Amino acid sequence: MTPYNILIVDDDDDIRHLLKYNLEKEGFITHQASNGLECLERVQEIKPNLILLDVMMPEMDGIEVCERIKSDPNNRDILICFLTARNEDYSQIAGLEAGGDDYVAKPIKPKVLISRINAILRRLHSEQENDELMGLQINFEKYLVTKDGKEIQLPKKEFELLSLLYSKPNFVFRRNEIMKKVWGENIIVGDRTIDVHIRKLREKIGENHISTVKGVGYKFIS
Amino acid sequence: MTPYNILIVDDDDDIRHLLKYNLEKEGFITHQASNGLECLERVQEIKPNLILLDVMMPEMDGIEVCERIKSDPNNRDILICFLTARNEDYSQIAGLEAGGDDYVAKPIKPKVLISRINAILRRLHSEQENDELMGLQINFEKYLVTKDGKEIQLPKKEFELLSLLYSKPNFVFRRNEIMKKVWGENIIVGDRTIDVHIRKLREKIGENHISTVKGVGYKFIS
DNA sequence: ATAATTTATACACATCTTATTCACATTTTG
DNA sequence: CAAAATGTGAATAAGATGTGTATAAATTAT
Repeated sequence: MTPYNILIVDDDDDIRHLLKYNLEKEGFITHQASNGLECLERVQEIKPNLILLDVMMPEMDGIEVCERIKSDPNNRDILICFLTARNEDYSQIAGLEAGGDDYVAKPIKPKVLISRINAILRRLHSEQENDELMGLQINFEKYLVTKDGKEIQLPKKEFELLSLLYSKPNFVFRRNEIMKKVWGENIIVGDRTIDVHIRKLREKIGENHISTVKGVGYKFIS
Repeated sequence: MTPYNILIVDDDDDIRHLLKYNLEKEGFITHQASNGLECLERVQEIKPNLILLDVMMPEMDGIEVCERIKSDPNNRDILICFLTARNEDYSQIAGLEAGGDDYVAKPIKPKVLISRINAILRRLHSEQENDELMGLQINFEKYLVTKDGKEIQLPKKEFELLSLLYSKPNFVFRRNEIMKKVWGENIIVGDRTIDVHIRKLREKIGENHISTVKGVGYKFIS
């Protein structure tokens, strides 16, 4: 089990040190960058597993950095966790729409951060993770969904869509975010497309797993 | 912060001693059992926070012990971490399916174990880091407001309006400030619009959370 | 390679929710 | 009390999602 590489990006030295200290104590390998550009460079160099990315930075803000990173398909499986100041109104949301995987509010409580990080990283291995929610199990290797023991074969898009929602139960994924994560940055499809896939999913796995949040998006109910 | 109780279950004396030594050095209180049955007894006695459970044991193996423990709802929040011999491939999976919370491969490296244990124990607390005001909690991820445990789904505008007020309790937001932040710079809507949304909010979350400051705006009361 | 089949997207329209408006009642302020 | 501001109920507009069906694109079988 190789240790994880985490890239810490923040313009504040103190915060970087705090994070470095706590993460290394947990056995992570850390790297640093103090601004967006530097971050982009380091990403090429070291291919971290996870980036802790401050939203508010001079020059280039975290959102933009995230978009740039995620737009390169090679970086597909680099996880990004935003660090956002509380009350930075909707930056959380903007961040997730930009393709971030999670966010943690400042002031950062090390314990919260660590457990959050572990949760995110755990998703990486989700093959192992075979828990079931509401009688539904997802097998990522076999591209298969099991409902109450019965196997349901889903087409690619539907499977990816379901996997996404399922990955964070009860978390509302916005339509934008779904779009980006399932279809990719640049692909443009009509705006009924997501619904149609949701409909098919509902037909196959049952009505009561995915709920709509009007004006926002969808979530998997657990 | 009361120290954690850890129950060590392994048929090998040397391993038990190794673990005991290392864990107590870290400030944990340890207890021992050398087989499955003994383990079950000790669990009733001492209600440990965490059990380190060897998978391979004579008589009753760890998986079964785990299942028995977890099947009692009283033991719901006892964490179980399996100790598995390397290459005992499937035991990991079987273990986690049996309700285990983590596993550590033998040979055990104390440092790894400790950091693993800390991570597991942390899960006990940290997930729930949501402050509440006046029985009201706002969950941005789930796009949901929780009042005294009951979940209330709010439409987009209402949710955003409430979030704004909630973000600075007792701070009076002026009408035009609210306008800008919730509706945006250029959108023009009639001046009864805000009131109407406030009204709906009050209907849903109760009268006594948002108060009017005539001639100025609204605030969330905490 | 071509046909058959499955999957993905599109589109028009139905349905349901949410947002806004408006006319008027009520409250507050000076 | 008059003027200004806010609350209210009902009507309407705007918006978003669901649905049936058609079409395109991709897979798979022949």
